[in-house]
Amino acid sequence: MGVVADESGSLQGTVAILRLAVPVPLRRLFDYLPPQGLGADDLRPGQRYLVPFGSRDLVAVLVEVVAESPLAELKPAGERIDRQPIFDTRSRQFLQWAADYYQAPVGELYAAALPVALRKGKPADHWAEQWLELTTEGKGLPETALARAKKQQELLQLLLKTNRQSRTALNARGLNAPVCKALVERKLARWVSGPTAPPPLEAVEPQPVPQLNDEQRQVIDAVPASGFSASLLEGTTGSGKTEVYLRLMARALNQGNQALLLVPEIGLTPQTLRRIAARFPDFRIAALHSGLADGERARAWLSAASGVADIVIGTRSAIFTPLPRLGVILIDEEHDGSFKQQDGVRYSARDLSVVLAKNADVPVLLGSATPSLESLHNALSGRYQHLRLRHRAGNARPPEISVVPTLHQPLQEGFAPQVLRHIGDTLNRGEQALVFINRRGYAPALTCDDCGWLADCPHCSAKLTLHRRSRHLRCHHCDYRMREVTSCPQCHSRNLNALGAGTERSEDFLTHSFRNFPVIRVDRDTTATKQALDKLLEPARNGEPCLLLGTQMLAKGHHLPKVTLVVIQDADGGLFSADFRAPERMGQLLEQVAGRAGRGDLPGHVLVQSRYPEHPLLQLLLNRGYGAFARQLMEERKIAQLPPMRAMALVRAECEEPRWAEEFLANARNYLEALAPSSPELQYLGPVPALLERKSGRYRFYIQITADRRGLLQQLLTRFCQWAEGNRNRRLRWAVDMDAQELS
DNA sequence: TGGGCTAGTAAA
DNA sequence: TTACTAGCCCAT
Repeated sequence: MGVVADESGSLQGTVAILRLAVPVPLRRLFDYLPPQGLGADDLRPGQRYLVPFGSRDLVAVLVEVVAESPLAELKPAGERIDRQPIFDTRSRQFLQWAADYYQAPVGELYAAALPVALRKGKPADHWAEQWLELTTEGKGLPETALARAKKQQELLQLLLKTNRQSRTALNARGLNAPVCKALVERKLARWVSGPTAPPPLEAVEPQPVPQLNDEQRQVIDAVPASGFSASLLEGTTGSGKTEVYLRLMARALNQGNQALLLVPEIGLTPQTLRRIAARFPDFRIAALHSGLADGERARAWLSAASGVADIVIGTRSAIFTPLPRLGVILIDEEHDGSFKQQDGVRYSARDLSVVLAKNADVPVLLGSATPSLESLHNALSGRYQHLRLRHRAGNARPPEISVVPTLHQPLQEGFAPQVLRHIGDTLNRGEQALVFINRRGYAPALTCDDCGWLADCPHCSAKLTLHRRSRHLRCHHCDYRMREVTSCPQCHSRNLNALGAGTERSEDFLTHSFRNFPVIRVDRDTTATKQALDKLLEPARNGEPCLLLGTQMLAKGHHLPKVTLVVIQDADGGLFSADFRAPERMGQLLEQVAGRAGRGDLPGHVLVQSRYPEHPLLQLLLNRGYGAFARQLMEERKIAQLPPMRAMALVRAECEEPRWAEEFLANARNYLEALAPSSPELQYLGPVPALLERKSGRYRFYIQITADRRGLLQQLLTRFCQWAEGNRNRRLRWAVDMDAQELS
């Protein structure tokens, strides 16, 4: 062991040192000697190694092989896990770029990129697959051969078209062992061992390809077929954005490339997958989402990384999957907050998608009916190509929107009489109504009418929500829960009062008011699994008259042609928040919910309840639509010098002892201002308490830094991280949140 | 005197 | 982050 030096004292050319990304929160790489018995030729960046780290063994990724190390004593790495690298050069560069940009430890980014099973060190060949491929003899046969054996002919035709098929995919198509065996025995095909195949999806009938309208065709033609380009597709709900995605995917697939589709967490439903599988029956689809078991996820990831999967559909973290044949990136509902990771490495998959497209020299399309101000700014300033779909596809017309003032009205459980009348009329006509309430549970607060006691969360600066179905009081921020109380814990009075209404309470009321129709409640409490949501919505898809009631889950992407009335129970939430992004989010949500109305042949109607019907932002949104609303917000951001006009980062700190967090940030600000004093180009705010000041027992503060150049902000934060790493209190957690989305 | 706790620090 | 060590208190 040890570094071998020649007589002149310089290192011999044959010495190799491994520089590895180790999954620890330290912003550097670690050097090791090669494992026993491995020479320089065996070492390839992108492989995983099991390395001794302190007293533990960790799974690390080889980033580079170097000739010397600044350290005199190095430990040898343990076992080499992969012979073939599982990260290609491009994805390693991409991960390094992301680590630099988000000020994150590169080892943590590699860990975030890997599915759990691979992170734990399971060898990739554990999921090696048997593939059936044609022999020379088999390849020479015409499609019409084997006409007397139907199943065998089907198999032959499939193999002629696709070269080879995995055992699991064949089984999923009903081409099972005896059929394959028959071809193998005739020496027309043979089994070979090969890379992992994606887990098979549920079989679906291939669907005919719909006609494009002129607008859609123009959009597709405007996206270059190859080379880097970034485009924003601003398309009204129901205007056929998905069809544009499918066509762009098809184009990449036909060029022999892979297509990556990122969707919000809530959007990756079995319905979405079925639609894509039905369109591309001959391509291999890998779906990456949180609902998968560890093994399935590893299979999907490996099939993408080895280039076997043609289509990769995934949520946020799928952006880090290596894709050797990447040809196009599509981001659906690009405004959705779930593309930004809120803890750990706080990356934005949407923003990274543009960087990845640039690195891979491929087109990226960001689509939304309600684009984020960030993307809209990029489009209006010419950084992105701005594409639009203004018309609803088919016969669907835009819905009619009216505001229902709720002040000085005899409300019943939060609903104005005319709203209830409209719901009744809709159901009686045999149509469906959708009621949107962005609040789970029965009531958002429980109070004592005698002594004023209020059910607070003991760990957060928040009230407990009453969940009457499960007889609990719950904190929606830390998941603290206690039994429902029937008398006041303070004065023992039984005069407890549930204030406000959530989905459970409205469900009770609406079920009672419209006895002849089913009321379907859709929120996180009724849809523990993705399948549950699909199942719950089934009666609605069948077209029976029913009343749908739920949280923002209902706002996203469901195509329910029989919904003709949408009620937004309370539109005021976003108008007066301290978070400067609250109005943007409110506008997006309202537009998306309203977009559920009138997607079929029947005209749609939207009723928006508000205490402030004259509020200028609300008026703008309702009268002139999200586009005009967003452009107005952009003007306000310009005046306030806020994103997207300027780059912004937060330095966050949280601690059980509020004084320490505040003090740490005060010191941080002093340090930063000594490096770069505030100026018109660079501004500091804080430390200020986070909007939810106390969460899970910790007090939270932040400093907000805005700059007119990203580079300046980044340089500054790199220095800050070096300072903070050597300057910390064990009880205090700190983090840099580049391009922060939430001030909570 | 040793167990148990905390603060500090190293990790290649 | 984890895991270890040194130093300290305090009960035995």
